[in-house]
Amino acid sequence: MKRPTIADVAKKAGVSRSTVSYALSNKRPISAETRERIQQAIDELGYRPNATAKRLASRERSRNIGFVLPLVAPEMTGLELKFIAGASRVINQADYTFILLAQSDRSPEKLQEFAHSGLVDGFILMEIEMHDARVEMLRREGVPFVIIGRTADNTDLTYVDVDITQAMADSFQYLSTQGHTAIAYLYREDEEYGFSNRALREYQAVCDQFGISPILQPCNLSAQAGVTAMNQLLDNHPQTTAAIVWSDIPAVGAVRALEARGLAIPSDFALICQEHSIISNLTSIVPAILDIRADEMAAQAAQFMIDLLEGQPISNPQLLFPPKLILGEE
Amino acid sequence: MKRPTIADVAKKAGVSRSTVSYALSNKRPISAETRERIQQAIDELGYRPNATAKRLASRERSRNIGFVLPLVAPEMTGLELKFIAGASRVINQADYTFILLAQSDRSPEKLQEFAHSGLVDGFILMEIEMHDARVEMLRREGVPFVIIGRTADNTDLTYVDVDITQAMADSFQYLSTQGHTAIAYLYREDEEYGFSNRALREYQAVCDQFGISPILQPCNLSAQAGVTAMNQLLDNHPQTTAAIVWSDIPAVGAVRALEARGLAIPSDFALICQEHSIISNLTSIVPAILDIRADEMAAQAAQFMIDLLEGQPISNPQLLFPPKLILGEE
DNA sequence: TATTGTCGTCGAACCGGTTCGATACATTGC
DNA sequence: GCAATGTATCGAACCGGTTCGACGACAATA
Repeated sequence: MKRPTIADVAKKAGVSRSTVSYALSNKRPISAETRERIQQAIDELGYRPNATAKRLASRERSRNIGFVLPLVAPEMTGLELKFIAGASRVINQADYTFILLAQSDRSPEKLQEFAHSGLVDGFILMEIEMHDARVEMLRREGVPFVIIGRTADNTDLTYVDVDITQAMADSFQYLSTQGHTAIAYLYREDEEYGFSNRALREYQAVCDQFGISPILQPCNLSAQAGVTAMNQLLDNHPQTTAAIVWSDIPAVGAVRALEARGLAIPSDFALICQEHSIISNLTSIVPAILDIRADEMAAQAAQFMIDLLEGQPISNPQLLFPPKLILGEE
Repeated sequence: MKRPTIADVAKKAGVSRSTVSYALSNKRPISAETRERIQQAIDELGYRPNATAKRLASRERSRNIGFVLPLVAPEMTGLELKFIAGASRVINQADYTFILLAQSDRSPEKLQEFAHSGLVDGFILMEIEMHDARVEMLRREGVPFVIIGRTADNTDLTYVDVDITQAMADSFQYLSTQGHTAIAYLYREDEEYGFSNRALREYQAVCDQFGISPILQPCNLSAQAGVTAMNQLLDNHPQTTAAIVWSDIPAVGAVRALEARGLAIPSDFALICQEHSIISNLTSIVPAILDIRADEMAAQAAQFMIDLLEGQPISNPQLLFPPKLILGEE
């Protein structure tokens, strides 16, 4: 009644278990007729090798790479998909398998289970916090992993991340060339989230550098939050003529709030946000876009992961990607 | 140098392997002091049980459920996320693990590998075709699975799907009450895709029923395609005053095309599309929405999967969900 | 003709756990 | 005082494969 094993095949074909094994793995020569009999037995019995036993015996890896994506946003955007696409492309091309571990939180327990389950060989992590329990756990357990983002202490970590310094500098360079002097930042109020933390500091630094006084407006992660934040900003700081929005999701709301006030983009108000094709799909509004090169970053992270697994030396394991500033046409 | 095994722990603690095993699994009583010594040995050696060996020996399942999502759309929408959210919620609550297998195609090979790898116990499939190679493979291999959608032959299949008959009837009921008599359908030209196939037939059936002549306009899966299709529709059938769009992605384009022509929604032109929060996030346009209850459907599919795995009888394994028609306010 | 090599196969050990039956010893009931 | 029961532990078999060493048959080489 149960699944046939290699022993059943061997008995049916009148050979030993090892012969069946060698016939399947081609690691030793097997005569054509024996091979034939074995194949017939396999077909008749409907034999499928037990992959668990195989892995145990041959100590081989799973060739699966886990891509850990906490479902933090109430709406998933194309940005997440770009990361997914970039990583899965490289992983599949290298004959590994891409596995998306979509978790509702950042707790390390589930991850730890996975790490020792043999189901995946390593992890790529996103949405990194300054003090990330998952990173600490993986470090401690000696599991190979790559992070997209950074923590407070990045010693010995392999990561890719946005070059936020460059991003802010480019944005300010562009905006100030356009004559803007009151440039706000719609930021996320979360010290623990690495990106927010660093972006906020970099904004303040670049304000200093350009001799501009910072205009800070907290903004949560939803389209509605974008509306609220933009309205608050315009109420509290009416002199503002430009803003950088920390995420593509609230950017949708920010655009809408500006429209509602009759402010044209970019002539009345300049907006810099992350890649968001939906805005331009639906309206003729084309905000300037800070393309964080999600696809490339994720692809590089995947390559790092593969290099780690295959023991290849990585010359520069902490790689920053300067975003590309794409100006809205017209 | 290699990872310590249970034998190493046993030796260090001066007990037998089985004692260590029982201490860890609590399946037999172990004295407090022995337990103490074992724990100490584990800590000192940094022992972690080998999950592969464990599964082989105890013949237990992985408790992972694979959610197979072909990345067919160039843009992933909130709709996909709703399916993901619904399924993962139920799966995690039942103490299983949700694994997203995001594949670039519908080929069964990779799936077959997974099926026997022990990585997952069963699958939930989306984007089902009328003759779906994956479904046939899983059926043949005797792997537990649930599909979201239907094939041509659904004998013995466990599925959830949209009640398209009801959806079309409701839409027509609403539109005809509003006085519309020229109701177009922007459909997907793909006989193999189950949803398209059935939706097209149902549209024609309901046209018959209401004594309305069908207006059919093919439309691909992208926002730009929605623009093109809507323009073609209005050029070729200027009498049209209402349309149903088969997917939320082209709906974005359809809205834009209507706007560009100065047609107000819904006063000049009524549009029924699937849930798409982004449209209403970004504009004040509120098309009527056919909520297919993606979250509920996926949750039910997950529950079916768990029932199958746990051998629980399923009273109604082929479940249709009538969509909810949500009218735009104002 | 004796030696060496290759091919095809077998048996046994092993991978790292779990689990069953046996056993030694302490405790309890009558 | 002796059988019955319970507690704590051990040894061996097992899960379903892989892999190493050996061995017979036969061909090639010296």
